Amino acid sequence: MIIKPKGTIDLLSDDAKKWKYVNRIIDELMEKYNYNYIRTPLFESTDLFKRTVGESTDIVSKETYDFLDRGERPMTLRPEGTAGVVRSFIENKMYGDPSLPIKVYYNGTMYRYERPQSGRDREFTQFGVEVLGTTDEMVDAEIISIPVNLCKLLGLKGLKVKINSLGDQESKDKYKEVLYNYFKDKIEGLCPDCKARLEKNPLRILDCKVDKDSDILKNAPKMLDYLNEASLIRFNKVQDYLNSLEIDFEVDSNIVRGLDYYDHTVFELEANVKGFGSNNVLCGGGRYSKLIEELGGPSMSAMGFAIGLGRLVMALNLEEVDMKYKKDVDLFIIYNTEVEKQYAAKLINDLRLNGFVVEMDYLNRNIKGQFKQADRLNTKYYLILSNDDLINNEIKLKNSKTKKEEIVNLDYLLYFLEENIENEDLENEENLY
RNA sequence: GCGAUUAUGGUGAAGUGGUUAACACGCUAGGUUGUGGUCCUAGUAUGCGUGGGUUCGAUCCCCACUAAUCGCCCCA
Repeated sequence: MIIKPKGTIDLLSDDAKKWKYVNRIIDELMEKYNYNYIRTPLFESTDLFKRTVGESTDIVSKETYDFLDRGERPMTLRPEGTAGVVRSFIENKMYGDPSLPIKVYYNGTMYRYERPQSGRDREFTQFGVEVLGTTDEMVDAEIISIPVNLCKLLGLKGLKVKINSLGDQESKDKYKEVLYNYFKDKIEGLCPDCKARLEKNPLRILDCKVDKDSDILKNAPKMLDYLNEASLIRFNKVQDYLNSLEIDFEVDSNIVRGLDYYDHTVFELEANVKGFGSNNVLCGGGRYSKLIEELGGPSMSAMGFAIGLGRLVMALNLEEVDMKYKKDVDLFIIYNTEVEKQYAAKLINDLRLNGFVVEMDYLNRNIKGQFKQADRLNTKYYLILSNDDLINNEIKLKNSKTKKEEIVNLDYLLYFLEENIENEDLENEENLY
């Protein structure tokens, strides 16, 4: 038997319906925000990701799916969405669009060659947005509001929004130096991983899980104290806008994103959900002011975020949020003879074109089996064909809940169904998806 | 890359060094029910992840492999 590759999933049955529902909410929300859907390639030149990731190089070589195409060109399955969007922004000269900023959203699969664990697969889906071509603080706030509002619409509670500012290049460099010097002589008190991080990426010591309660970390110099004036003013403005948007947030100076290209605002959304694995960060994002230029575009700033749909749906499931999807079928046509089956074929087509969800048996089950199957599918009405009725231009309907049977004249069938089924749907609209 | 745990039928699972591998659900057939849902009867793993080893004998002990789950690292 051939089995699926490690770290991949088959999205099936009810889970698939839940994802469809979440995706629909995403699309609707992005319409309101007036962000455009963008789809970039699933694979890009390896160079693109090498450059965006920057200094922390070993990430790329170790954790991406790399391959040579038949022309021996190095290619990489995208590990994230930002790089492709920025590449597209430059390649399509969107920076010249008079209606800047460019506001786009993507929703697609990403690939990282990692050891799978709870909330982490090798193939996973991210919904994300990017706003390119403005430094306006309102955009920072607006972008943070998107995942917050998405969760609100979905009914997910227990979220924590954490924000921080890394400041501009000047502030960032200065802070890194201060931090390095601070940790240098205290490194013996930290965990082995942190020792390695000191040289590689001292910022990440700040969100170490092992040492998070140690005094060394608690007394470490804070990024916010090293922001220069312009950066600080900017950060305060972002917070003002967040308050206007009525978003609860917490400034956490330990929020550091892993990559070099971020500056100014960075943020994360944490799920405080019981039963969640150790990977409880639902979404993260931030501003990046140098990346567009580094990839050969003009000097423009942008900001974005991405949210993992797998983790989002996991959180929704744990919180027992009702992801509204259609759980039943309207009608199941029950037949006995071949003549009746022929008629069923005609009828099923008519009914479907008139907007009903209709099923019939395809396994030559006997009547009993057909009823069973209809029940499995949560049928609202059984439509029981019999030659005698058909000759009289009539059809027998049985309500699966009330057990009430009615003989309906065929000419009035649609009218009857609209009365009885569509009204029911209107009463509980959550049944729609 | 490192570590822990697990691996029995369509599903959830119990179990033992030795003739027929519990139980439940599901499924199939038949009976009852005015045509299903209730109820009754029967059937439903020659097999316990794969390959070796120990043993008179292994699903149960040992080793390797594979896979799953969770954690570390990393987290774009």
